[in-house]
Amino acid sequence: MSDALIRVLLADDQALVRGALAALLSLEPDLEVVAEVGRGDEVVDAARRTAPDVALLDVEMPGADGIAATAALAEAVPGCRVLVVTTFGRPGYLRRAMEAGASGFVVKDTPARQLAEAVRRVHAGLRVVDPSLAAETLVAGRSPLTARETDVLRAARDGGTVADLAAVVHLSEGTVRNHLSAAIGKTGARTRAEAVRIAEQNGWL
Amino acid sequence: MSDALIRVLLADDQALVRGALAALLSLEPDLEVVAEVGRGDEVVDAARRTAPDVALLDVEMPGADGIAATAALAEAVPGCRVLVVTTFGRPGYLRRAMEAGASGFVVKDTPARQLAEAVRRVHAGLRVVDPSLAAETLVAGRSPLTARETDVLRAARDGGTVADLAAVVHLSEGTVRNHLSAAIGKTGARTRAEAVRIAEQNGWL
DNA sequence: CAACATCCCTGACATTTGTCACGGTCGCCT
DNA sequence: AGGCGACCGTGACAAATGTCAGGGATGTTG
Repeated sequence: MSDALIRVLLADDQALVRGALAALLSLEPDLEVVAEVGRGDEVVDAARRTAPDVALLDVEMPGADGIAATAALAEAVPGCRVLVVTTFGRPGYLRRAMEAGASGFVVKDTPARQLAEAVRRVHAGLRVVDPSLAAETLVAGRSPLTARETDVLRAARDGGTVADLAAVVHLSEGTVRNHLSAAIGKTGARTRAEAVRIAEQNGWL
Repeated sequence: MSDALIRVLLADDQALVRGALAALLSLEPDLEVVAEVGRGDEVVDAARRTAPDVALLDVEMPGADGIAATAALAEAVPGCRVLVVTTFGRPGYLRRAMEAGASGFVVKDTPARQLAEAVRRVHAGLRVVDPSLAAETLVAGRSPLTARETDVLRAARDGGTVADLAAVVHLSEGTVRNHLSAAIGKTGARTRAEAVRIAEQNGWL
């Protein structure tokens, strides 16, 4: 049992990166890539079919993001541990990933040789977390934004006018302005656009 | 001469992706990764030292972006062909990369097995361009923004107020508003933030 | 139940923003 | 020289934005 191959599922929307990661992991004699998917909503199906030991999930994916896929996978295939990989070291991502049931969190800045080791640790039941990112997460704290404020701010990302946002979120125009004002205050920003940027950097959207 | 290994230089700021790409290319018997760098301003030095046949450059990099690195490399090491790889299929990126002297342009959505083939084609003197992206580039055309409009819009990315922008760009507040207004009109946007988003999506910043 | 927090909305206000018309400078091309 | 376009600035105006002080509805907690 201890000398069995570790079965790995790979999820990343960029085909080139996905294939490259597969090549990288296949160099390790004790790892075996048993599935590759490019969308978040294909993770659970593939995991059911291939019964992987570890799932390597990117956060930015179409269909369902890595956080949602983590939660779904933890419920549907509890025997499969999750290692989340992401481009951006947003503090909120780490927190939400761990709360969703992930066992590890790695940013794409980490040296390539450490990835296989991270997979092994996760498979062994250990937790793998980027230390500097963990520190950031503690100081950043959880999102101060309320649910509606998050909705409104998320809708404001593409730069529409207040009337547009109101139509999207199904709220009054004045209410939208109030939520925006609150979000601006809580983020310490001085403009709607700045509030969006700050919230995005912290992974609050 | 024809059976010699193709020497490849790899430039990507994400260490994990860089290492994974190296693993992927090393699977090919006729390719050899001779250098890996994580910053745009290290490309020329590494190329001088290792004399690669093909340089694989990411666009998003600290130090100097892939476009600037392409131009510098084309001048300093003319024997080395450049294949640009990027996450975002911004039309302007493709145009500027080709104008800077790149021989190929690939987005990270392309299947992994095609990368090695792209490297071989570039090495053989052919041009490699994502077809759908090439079409987009034709319809999008070159940036309609004037130099100052680009400056102002670039400064507006982090969401500051007009006074902030004026301080950064060293212009009058009214002039900044004029440039913003012009940029909004040219991009077809209805808000400053939307103009920023559109310009960014087209690679005009 | 009462206190509390969150959400939604209203209306009004000062500020900021986007637009327009105008004049002036500079460099480039015919 | 003259015309052209890009650049900088001014001033003024309507519209959008951000802020504030309220009120009502709901759910939670002591």
